[in-house]
Amino acid sequence: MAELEVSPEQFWTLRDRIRQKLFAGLNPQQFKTVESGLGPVLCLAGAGSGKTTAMVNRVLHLLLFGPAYEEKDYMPLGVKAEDLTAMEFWLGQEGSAGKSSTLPERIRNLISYQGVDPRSILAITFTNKAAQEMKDRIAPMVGPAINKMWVMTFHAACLRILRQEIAVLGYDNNFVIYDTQDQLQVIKDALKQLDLDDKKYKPKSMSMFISKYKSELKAPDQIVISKGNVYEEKALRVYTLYQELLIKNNALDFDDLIMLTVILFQKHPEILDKYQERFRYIMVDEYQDTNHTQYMLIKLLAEKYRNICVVGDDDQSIYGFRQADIRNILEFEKDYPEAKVIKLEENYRSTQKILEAANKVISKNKGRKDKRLWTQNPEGHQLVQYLASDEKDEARFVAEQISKLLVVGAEFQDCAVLVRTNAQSRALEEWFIRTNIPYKLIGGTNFYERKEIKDILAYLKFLSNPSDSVSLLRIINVPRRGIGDATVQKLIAYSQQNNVTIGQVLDNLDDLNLGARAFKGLVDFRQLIEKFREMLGKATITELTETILKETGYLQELISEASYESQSRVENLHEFLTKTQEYDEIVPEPNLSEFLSQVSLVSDLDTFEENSGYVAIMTMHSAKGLEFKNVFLVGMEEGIFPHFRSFDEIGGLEEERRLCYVAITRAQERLYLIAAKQRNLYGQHNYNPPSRFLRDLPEELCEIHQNGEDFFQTVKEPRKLEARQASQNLNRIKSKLSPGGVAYSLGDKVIHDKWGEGVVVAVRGEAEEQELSIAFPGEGIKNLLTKYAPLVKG
DNA sequence: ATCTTACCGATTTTT
DNA sequence: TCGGTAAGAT
Repeated sequence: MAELEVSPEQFWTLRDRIRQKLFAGLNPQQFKTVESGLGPVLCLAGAGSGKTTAMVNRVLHLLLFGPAYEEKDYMPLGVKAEDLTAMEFWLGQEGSAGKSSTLPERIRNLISYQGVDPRSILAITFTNKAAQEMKDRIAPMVGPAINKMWVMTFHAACLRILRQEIAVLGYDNNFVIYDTQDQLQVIKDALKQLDLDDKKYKPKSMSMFISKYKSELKAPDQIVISKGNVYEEKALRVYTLYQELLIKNNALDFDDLIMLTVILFQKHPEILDKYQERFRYIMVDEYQDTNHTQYMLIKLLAEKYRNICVVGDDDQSIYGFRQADIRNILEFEKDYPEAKVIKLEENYRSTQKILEAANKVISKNKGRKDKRLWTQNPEGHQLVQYLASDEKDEARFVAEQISKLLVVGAEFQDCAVLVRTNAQSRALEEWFIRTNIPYKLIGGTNFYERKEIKDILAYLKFLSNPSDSVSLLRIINVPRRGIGDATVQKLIAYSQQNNVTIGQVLDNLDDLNLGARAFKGLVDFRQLIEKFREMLGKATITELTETILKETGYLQELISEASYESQSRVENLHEFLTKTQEYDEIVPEPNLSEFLSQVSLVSDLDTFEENSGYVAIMTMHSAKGLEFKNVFLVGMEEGIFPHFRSFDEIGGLEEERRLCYVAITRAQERLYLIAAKQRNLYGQHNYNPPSRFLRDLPEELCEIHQNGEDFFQTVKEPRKLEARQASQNLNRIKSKLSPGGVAYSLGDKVIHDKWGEGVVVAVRGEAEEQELSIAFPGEGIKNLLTKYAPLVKG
C-alpha cells in the first residue's frame, strides 16, 4: 500500500499541541520566558516566582523547538502517517503533561527538527548549588544532552576556558587557584617585601582594595590615585607586587578567574569568536549580583548573537559589598534596547500576609523596577513580633516557639533562624543546646578551609604546581621536621636573590650554609616530594593522598595526639578521602590540577541538606535562594539590622532593606520577627531601638508580643529592687492579658517571689488555667495556678 | 621549637 | 566577650 499523504498542517498542529502540553504547568509569564529564545530577554523574577522552572524549561524549549517557534512553514522529511498517530497517542496519554521524558525518541527527533545543538547552550549561575539544581532538573527532561551544555558557575566556566587558553596570557595551564587565605599570605609577603607595616596597611584591607579593582577590570597600571593619598598609593604598590607574585607562583585568585577570561577575550578576538560561535544561547541566573567584570564577560560572549536571557531580581541585590552592581540589571535595556522584559510576579512560596509584608518593606526603596508579588496561596497566619528583654530571652522565645510548632506537626528542618551577623548565633546555640533542639550552623568555616584540609591540599597543590611557594611554605615544616623559621627565611632570601622559585632552591641546598638538622630536614622533605611526584599521573588522587598522609607522618601525629580536636581532624581527613574517591570514580584518568580546582570552587553551602532534621541557623545572606516553612528573624534592632555600618555607606540602607526583603520572603507559612531591648554584644550592653523594618510592617498583619519578665532578672543592681518587684507584678498582669504569653512545661526552672528557685515537676491544664506543681528545694512541692502565682521563668 | 601571654578587632562573603 | 594572631620566654 502506498504511503498516506501527510500534510505539513497536520504535523504542525500536532507538534504545537505537544508543545502546549509539555509546558502546560507554566504561567503565562514563565511561558513567555521559555519560548523567547531569540534575542535579549530580561526576566525579572521575584522571590519564589519559579524562575528555575522557567530557566529549565527554556533550555528544554530551545532543544526541542529551537529559538524561534514562529517559523513553521515546512516539515522535516520522512514524516509518516504512523508518526502522526504516535503523536496523537502521546497527546492522549494521561500523566504525560510536562514530561518530555515520556516522548518516544522518534517523535522527539521529528518535532525537534529546528532544535538547537545542546553544545551551544551556556547557563551561568553564582553558586554550585544553583548550577547543580538546574542540572538535576534539566537532566531528566533532556537526557544525555545535559553533558554537552555548560551549566555552571561563573568561576567554573572561566576556569574551564582558562585551562584551555591561558597560555597566550603567559600563564602555565596547570595554575592553581588561591583562596582567601592563600591570598592574604601573598599580600603579607608583598607587604614585607615593600617594607610596609601590616598594622597600618592591613592585609584584609589590601585584599579588599585589590578585589575592588579587579572587579572593575582594572590592572595596577590602569589605576590613578589622587595625589597625596599615601594610603592608596601604597595599596596600589601592594596590588602591583601581589599580582607579580601570583604570576610567579603560577596562581590565580578568584577574581583573576573572571578578570583574566575577559582580558583573554579582549586581547584575542579570535578566541572570543570561538566561544561566541559556540555559546549562541546564554542564560545568566541572579543577574543582579554580577559585578562589572562578570557583566563584561557576558556582554562579550553575547555580543555576536545577542541571544541572552538574564534572570534576576533587583530587589534581591544584597552583594553590593562584593562589588555586585545593581545597575547591570537596572540598565539591561540600555545595552539591549530590543530586549523583551518579562516579569514573574506570581509567588508560589509564601502566604499572602508574608508577601504583603515583604512588598511593604521593599516599596520604600527608590529606583527599583516596578513590580509587586502576589500569590494564590492562602492568607496565612499573622506575623509574630516579639520584643524580647535580651538576647537570651530572644533565644528562649525562638526555642519555645519551635517546640510549639513541633506540636502542630512541624519538623526541625522546617525551621530556620536567620541572623544578620554570625556573632548573633552564639546565644541561640547556647539555648538550643540547653533545650536539646538539634541545630546546624550553616555557612561558618568551609570544609576546605579547615587547617588539616588546607595542609593536605597544600601538599597536593605544590605537587601539581611546583611554582606554588605559598603552599610549599605552608607544609615545609608540617608535620615538624626541624625546619625552623630561620631556615625558611634563608630559603626565601636565596630564592629572591637568584630569582628562582623556592621549590628550585630545594635542589641547591648546598649553596646555603645550613645547620645539620635543618639540612637533614630539607633533604628528607625533598625526598618525600620526589617520591610523591613520581606517583603523579599513575596513582589515583586517593592513593596519592593516602600516601602523603602516611609517609609524612601527618595522620600518625594527629592520631597519637588523641585529643578531641585531633580526632575531629582525622575524621575530616577521612571525609576528604571520600571526596577524592568520588572524584576518582567519575574521571577516566586522574588529573590533579583538575581535582584541585574543583575543590577550590566548592563551598559549604553546597553541602547544605534541606531535610536534615536540624533547625538551620544562618545569616540572611546565606539564606538567599532557600525557603523554610517557619522563619525566625532575630536581632531586629537598629544597629544590628539595619547594621550600623550601613548607616554611612552610600546605598547602605537600601541594601539592608533588600536584605530584609530577602529574609522575609524565605518564609512559606510563618514568620517571626524578634527584637531585644537589651543585647550584649562584644561584652557590652547595648540598648537598641527596634528596627525601622518592624515599623514598616502593616500593623494589621502582626500579632505583637512583649514578654518582659526575664528583663528584670538581667538587671542586677540591688537598689532597683523595689522597681523590679513593681515591674514584675506589672508584667504578670500583662502576661495574663496576652494569651500564650507564658507557657510552662516540665523541667522549667522558675523563680517564685517567696520561695525562690524551683523546678516544674507537673503541668495540668492549658494557658491561663494552667496549674503547676513546683519543687522548691527546702520547701517541698507546691501546687500553683499560673494565673495567680508570682512566678517568673528562670 | 614550642608554649604562654597580651593585644586587637569584631557585617554580610555565592567563588 | 571571645577568638585569633603576634611577639616573648624557656
